[in-house]
Amino acid sequence: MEQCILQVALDTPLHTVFDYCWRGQEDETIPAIGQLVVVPFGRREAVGVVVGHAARTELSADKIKDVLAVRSQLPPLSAHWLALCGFAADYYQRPLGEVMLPGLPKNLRALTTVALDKALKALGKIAAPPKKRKAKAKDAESEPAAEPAPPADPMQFGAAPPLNAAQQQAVDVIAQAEGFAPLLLYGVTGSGKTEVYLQAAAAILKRAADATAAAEPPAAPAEAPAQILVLVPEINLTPQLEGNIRARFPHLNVVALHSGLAEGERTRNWLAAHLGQAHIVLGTRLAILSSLPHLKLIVIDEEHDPSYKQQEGLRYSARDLAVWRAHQLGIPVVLGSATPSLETWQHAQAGRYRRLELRQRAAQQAVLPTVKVVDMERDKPQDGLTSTLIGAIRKRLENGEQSLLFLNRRGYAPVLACDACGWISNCMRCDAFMVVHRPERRLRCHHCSLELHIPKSCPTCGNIDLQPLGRGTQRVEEGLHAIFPEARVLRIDADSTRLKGSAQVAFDSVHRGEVDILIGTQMVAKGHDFKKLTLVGVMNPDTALFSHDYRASERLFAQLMQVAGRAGRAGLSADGSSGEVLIQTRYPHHPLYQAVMRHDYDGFAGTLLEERQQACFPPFMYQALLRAEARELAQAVGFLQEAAAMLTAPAITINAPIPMTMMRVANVERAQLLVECPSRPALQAFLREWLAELRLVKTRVRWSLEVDPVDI
DNA sequence: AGCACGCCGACT
DNA sequence: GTCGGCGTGCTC
Repeated sequence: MEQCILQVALDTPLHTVFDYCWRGQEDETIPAIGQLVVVPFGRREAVGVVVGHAARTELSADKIKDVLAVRSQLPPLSAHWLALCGFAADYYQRPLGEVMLPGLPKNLRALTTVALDKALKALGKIAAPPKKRKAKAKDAESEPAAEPAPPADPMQFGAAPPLNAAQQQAVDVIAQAEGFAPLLLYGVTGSGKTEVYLQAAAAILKRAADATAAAEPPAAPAEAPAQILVLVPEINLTPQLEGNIRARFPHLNVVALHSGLAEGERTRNWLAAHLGQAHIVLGTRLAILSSLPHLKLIVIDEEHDPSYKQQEGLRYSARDLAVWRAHQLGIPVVLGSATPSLETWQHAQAGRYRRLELRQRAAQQAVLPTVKVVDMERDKPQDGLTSTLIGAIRKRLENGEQSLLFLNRRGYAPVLACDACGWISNCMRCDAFMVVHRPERRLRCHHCSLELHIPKSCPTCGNIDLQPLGRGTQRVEEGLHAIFPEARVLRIDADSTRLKGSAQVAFDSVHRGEVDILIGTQMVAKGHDFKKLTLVGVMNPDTALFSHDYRASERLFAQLMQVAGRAGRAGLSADGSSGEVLIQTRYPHHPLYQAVMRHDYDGFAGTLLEERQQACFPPFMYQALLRAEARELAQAVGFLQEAAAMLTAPAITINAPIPMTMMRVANVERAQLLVECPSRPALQAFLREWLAELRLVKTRVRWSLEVDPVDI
């Protein structure tokens, strides 16, 4: 009988792995590293990952429990995947199990294997062309071995449009890259980045298939050992990309991985990737932690997008992990953007990333939209709309074209106020205003779940006449109905698309031309090509200009460029003009707007980088943020002070604890402490030592560390 | 984090 | 007399 100690990673906040005893029959082999196992843990049972073998353990024998079961139907996770999780755990200072397990589909972590076995069975039947899947599933008798007529050549791809010279060069560089190659694909919206991804992917898949065919013994083409991971910010907002990929690779297995999938599908897709069956995985940030044994290329579309940063639990950056993963595998990673993050831009400027540039819009007639600013001091707005913008919308209505109004503020009005006594709709649990939601007749706090009816009179003085201040999408929608009673107006924001699938319905109706004026938040800025859209109006983005968050202008610039890119993607307007973008502002001469008008990311990024360097901000400084929460602010600050005094190191700056921007959320007081260092390795070394000590502190304060924070 | 055990207030 | 409050302690 074989016996050994298995080191198992479990999803618990404890920073250790757990030793279990494995006893097998003679014919059983020791569970491999990377295998999933079921173990008793406290009074419950849990699924964990074997991360090590040992002959003996430090722990006393009476504490060691036996492994209950091994998920031997599932091939072990690869050494590469374990290394990726190990790196993330180390870098973000989280326990290994907390990195490995939450990313696995729930069905793999379940104590019963019914769902897992069902998913595996379904996958055994779809090795052949995916189209036949449903028909074959009914044919329950046929075993996977019984293959019918030879399948279509999987490397036969859909028709690809011709590339311009810059696109072709980018494809060549990606496809011919040897070893690790971080590549910034820098191209304005509409310059054809997607086509570059598709053709580079095609080249890499084909080359891998040819290599397999030439190998001895030749492998079946359907099992071509190449997988490509394409990351997108939010999959629901880019359904066109998924359609394009499927159309281009009709005989390859393309799967999606994102949080919106049903558990069954999520499990099947994850397994298809893990088993090497899926050739192309299209996913959101969580897909970066999936198992891809034959990964040959990673693409990160819109790499600057903030949604690549997970903002709870393990606060990882999918973009940074993607670069690490590509480095470890020695493969190319393509970072695509019209407005790269300053981190990426700085890497490119320093020559660490190679820059591939697409300067022109790919469609022949499509030219960059004309961007103008509208001075709101001179052209006083009515219902938030200046006469210039109203005139421009009217012209589109007359031409039968579409207009898009962008306002990054949902609800009717951001605050309700009483003129008589000065009362304002503060949330009683948070340091925030409660937002007026007119259709629901409610006040809603966007930071906690609190909702109240809109009061009929002022709660303090009884005044009947309460005024909504400011403007959200709902109020603009109302104003548009008043100004253009004949126009078909549609609002798209998080409130109007709460129901699953309703966003898709809304976007489809815009595509079908059933909408004249679209009003929306950043949801409408991404991904969609509206053929008849020739005007974009930006309502009033000025608040971001004077934000205390030093990243606000970087984000605003990217957002404006992105939403501007919605205008005139298909070609010229009816009267022969290009797409038009009107930005309403009180600061028409602000350098940010001037740069947007010139489509000058280059120059603007240069200015921002200079400022960042002088102010010692990222990417010239590496940061970590220690956050503390308690019922009393003094407790949280006290803990941070204690932490700050605990350890010093050269080149490490520990700033004074400060209460957080939104000090109180849901009646919990919060404060934070920023640690800075110009060297990433030095910061990492410090954090390791510091956190080890901090974990020993006995406190009732809840605290957490975030490495590379984005919201400070 | 869960999930227990453990010792003090208001209910059938 | 019990139900249940959440304080503190453990998980190989």
